[in-house]
Amino acid sequence: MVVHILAHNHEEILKKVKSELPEDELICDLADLFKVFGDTTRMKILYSLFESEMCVCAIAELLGMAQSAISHQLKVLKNANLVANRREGKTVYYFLADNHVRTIVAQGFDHLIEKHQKQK
Amino acid sequence: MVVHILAHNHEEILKKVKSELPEDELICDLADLFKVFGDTTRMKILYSLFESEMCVCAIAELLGMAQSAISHQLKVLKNANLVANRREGKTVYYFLADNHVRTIVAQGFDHLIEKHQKQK
DNA sequence: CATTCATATGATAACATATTCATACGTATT
DNA sequence: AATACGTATGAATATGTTATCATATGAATG
Repeated sequence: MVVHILAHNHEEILKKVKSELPEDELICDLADLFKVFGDTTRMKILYSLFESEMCVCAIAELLGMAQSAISHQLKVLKNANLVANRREGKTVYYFLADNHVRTIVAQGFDHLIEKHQKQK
Repeated sequence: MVVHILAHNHEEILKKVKSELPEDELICDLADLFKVFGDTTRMKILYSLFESEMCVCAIAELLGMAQSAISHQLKVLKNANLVANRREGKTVYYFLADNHVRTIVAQGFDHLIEKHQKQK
């Protein structure tokens, strides 16, 4: 008598993986963090701040965008704790909040490079 | 005679930062890569694959979503070289393409933790 | 205290994205 | 070759996101 193995019994894998999966909230927070890196304008802002702190209107000029757009994006970056700011008179200077930003971007960069090399 | 400094002369900063900014294409590619991490469903899939390779329908069952939705997202992950797959009969198994994925996610995780601790 | 400059914010419109449904494709089995 | 199963894909819808405009806020200055 032949014992038929069910084509798709995932029970064991599912049980194992399910037990190791982090809470939904953590996963959402992570996704939300990466979402912040996932926009060209914000990435440009971050790269700019790699070089130097900058005021809002300088960034706007650099990227050729409206000051308002930059302000909105800086708010997003600030909410994610990626940048911080300081006021000096009328001017507000933004700068990187910590070095994680560089590390995360650098990791992404490495991945791109590797991907690129594989495709040769 | 008092020399007035123009309130907002960014020329020097702009020149410096501009010269250091990577090409638009690189920045776009980077943003596009992080965009892939920036979705809860995809992040759940990645976390699942941390544990074990899985077939499409197992992931669908695990996440309680339609098989089609998972297929679509797996395609996005594959296009970004974050996952790869192998066929075994009718079944297609997906797995992490390399360890960058873990590293990138871990960096994001670290940032979240630090942010959380600062808020205490 | 009215004005100017720098920044922030709210509303809106244009665009992008994710999920589902329906269905097609590919593989194995009878 | 007909069927069943697992996966992929296209279209459509619902939902999010981004940039801009208009305008408000906040700080310095005459």
